[in-house]
Amino acid sequence: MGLRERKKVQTRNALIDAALELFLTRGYEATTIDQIAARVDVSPRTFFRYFSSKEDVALSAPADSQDIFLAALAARPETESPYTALSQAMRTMVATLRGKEPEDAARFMKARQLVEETPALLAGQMRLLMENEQRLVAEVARRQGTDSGDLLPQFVVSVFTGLGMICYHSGTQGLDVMAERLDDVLTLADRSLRPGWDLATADTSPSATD
Amino acid sequence: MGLRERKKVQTRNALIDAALELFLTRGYEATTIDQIAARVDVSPRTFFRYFSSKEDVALSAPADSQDIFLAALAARPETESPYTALSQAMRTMVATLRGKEPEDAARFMKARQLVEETPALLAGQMRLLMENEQRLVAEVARRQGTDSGDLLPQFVVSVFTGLGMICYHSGTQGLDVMAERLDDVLTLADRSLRPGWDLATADTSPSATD
DNA sequence: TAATTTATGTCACCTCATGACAGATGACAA
DNA sequence: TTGTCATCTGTCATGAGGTGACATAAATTA
Repeated sequence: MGLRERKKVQTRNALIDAALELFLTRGYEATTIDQIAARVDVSPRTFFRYFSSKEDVALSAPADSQDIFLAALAARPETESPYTALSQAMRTMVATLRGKEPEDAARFMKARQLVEETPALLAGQMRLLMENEQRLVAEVARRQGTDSGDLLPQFVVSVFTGLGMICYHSGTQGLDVMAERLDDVLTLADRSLRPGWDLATADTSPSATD
Repeated sequence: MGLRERKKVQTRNALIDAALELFLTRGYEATTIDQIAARVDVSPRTFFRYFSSKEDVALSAPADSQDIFLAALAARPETESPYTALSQAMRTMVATLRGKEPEDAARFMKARQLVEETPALLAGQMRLLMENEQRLVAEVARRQGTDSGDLLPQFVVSVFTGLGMICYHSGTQGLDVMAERLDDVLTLADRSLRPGWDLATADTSPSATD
């Protein structure tokens, strides 16, 4: 890895840290790009060469965690049912986060806290989730052997996304708490959902029951 | 109702219609406030006296539909279980929308289509949803007789929000399709969820099973 | 060292959004 | 009808977010 690339990573991390620091102390809206850039000693223009927007820098850590989740899901064995694969991937994500450098973990926690207290960022994070949602639906449909346009995969992903949101919401208090909460939520889900609910059955068309 | 108020309503609707029209033809980002204001023959400054932002005007119709839902939920009898109340309120909302003036319905549909094809607005709509989420959780907790911080009400609302998203997603093709989709989704939910899943039981604390 | 690539800074520009103030217009009472 | 008052509106000025163009400085490669 050359000097050039190392410097880029360094600048990028410095921008993220400076931004999170300012956002958390002065507030997200009250902080300007100029202030962030000034703290890292780069021009404001350079900021936008690293991040496409103010929101982008704030959500870079959450976006990373999403990527981790996607990767974990892809690594789950084909034999697992959709919901099992999703929830195991979630556990893997939390574990991966906990295994990271303290520096990275701190960034993640700061971003979590910031997002929680900033409605605009909460919305942005939801957008990130929704952008992945279609990929998730496609993956679930593949595992179920059904079509992506079918209702069931959408339903499964939708339920799971909801679970993820609840965990994420509790992540403010640290990754340990988040891991516990994940267990609780999954337990609750097991108790609420019928066995095999996430698997396609012979009669997929709804019309007979009512 | 005086002339002044009538004019205000008129201007407001004109701004919404002009905005939706331009957004749908030229795209959301490509359309400027100046263009919207010019089409209605008001100053750009006046636009911001009716709407707090560009997003606000685009999401005014969705925001209205949310209000309808909240009102419908409040009107549900106390005896209904949380999930039943939520889903019936949803049905009421769709029915209310279908019963509106064609002009209003058209606005709603245009907004739906616009939101669907504009990621930034998708995020905004999610924000609207999340703003209500806490109220929903509180309402469900009240009906369950549990605490608002408890996991179950959050879970119920989360699942339901997911269902709502699926319906909403299909609302692009018209309110009739959306009503059908709602039925399908609720049927699927009934098939997937255990009876009484949305009611608090004696043993709420998870620890025994695993 | 010379040539090439690439990151950065500077400058200009546009759009979104807000505050301040003056003028126009509807509301209302005499 | 007229005068007063409240309110809506337009104009102006300002600041922040975001982008394109171009020159410069630095790192890579030969």
